[in-house]
Amino acid sequence: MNIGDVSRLSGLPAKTIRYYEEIGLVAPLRDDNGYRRFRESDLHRLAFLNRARSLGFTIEDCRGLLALYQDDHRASADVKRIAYEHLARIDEKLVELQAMRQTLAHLVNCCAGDNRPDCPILDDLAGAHPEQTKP
Amino acid sequence: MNIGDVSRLSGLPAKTIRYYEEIGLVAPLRDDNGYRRFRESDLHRLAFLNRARSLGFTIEDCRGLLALYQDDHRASADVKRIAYEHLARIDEKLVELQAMRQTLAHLVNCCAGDNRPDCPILDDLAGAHPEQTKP
DNA sequence: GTAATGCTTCCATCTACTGGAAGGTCAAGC
DNA sequence: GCTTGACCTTCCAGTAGATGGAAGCATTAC
Repeated sequence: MNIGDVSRLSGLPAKTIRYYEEIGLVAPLRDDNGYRRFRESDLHRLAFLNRARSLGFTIEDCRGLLALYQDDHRASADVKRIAYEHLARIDEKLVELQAMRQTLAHLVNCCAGDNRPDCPILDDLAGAHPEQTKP
Repeated sequence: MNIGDVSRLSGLPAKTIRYYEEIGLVAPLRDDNGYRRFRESDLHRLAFLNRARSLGFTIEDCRGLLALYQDDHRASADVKRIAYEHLARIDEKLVELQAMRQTLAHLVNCCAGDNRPDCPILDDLAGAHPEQTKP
């Protein structure tokens, strides 16, 4: 398979696949004309990467997960640890975003949004934000 | 005030303040020795930036917000629009993260996490994910 | 034969900083 | 006057994870 084929089949852009090769996540063969030749196993790795990335795993996580995926003697505890740590990072991010959302929604709600200059959003950003912790 | 002073007062690292000058968000004066000299107004801008960034506004959003902040003839509608669009982006991100969290939490929960190789997390990543949409 | 894809490499760009090296400046203490 | 340490300067490189584009072969369709 050429890069266009695995791109269609894995759902990853060709650019991204070349990038993944560059950073050692996949290692296709080469034809005489210089074209990359992908085996079924390469396609599986790329599909795996696409799914793992879509779940938000970092590239380094993916590297570890792929290594475990290939390792018949892995312990599922190692996989679980990577996933659990990622889950914890997601939870942190969620808390942060929800706090932002809370404050922003309140400010947007307070702003008249008309053609006058008075604006509680700017007031908050400028340092006067007494409502910030109130519901 | 020197950069160390505004760093302490605004809560922004000196490195970040230099970077903000480089991209035109703040324009301190210079002393004869080459040191940056910050006025009160510069400090206000930096504190404004710190707050806006902590609410997740992009640098370009901040640029717009600062311009409106300085503009006595602004319409609060313009501020509100920037904030509202940012809120919408946050909501998108939240939905995405919550979906990831949901799937990940389920997978982590299903994984034995012992020394055996069987692992529903890897099974999912490898393409077999029948449980993905189920609760 | 030629036009349209498809493939290659290489370099630049994005966001928002952050780290570090090499070196100038200033205030305190002796 | 000299040293020490804290502060300041610029410049360059690197982070994550791609993505865009240019210049130039290869292959296929007609």
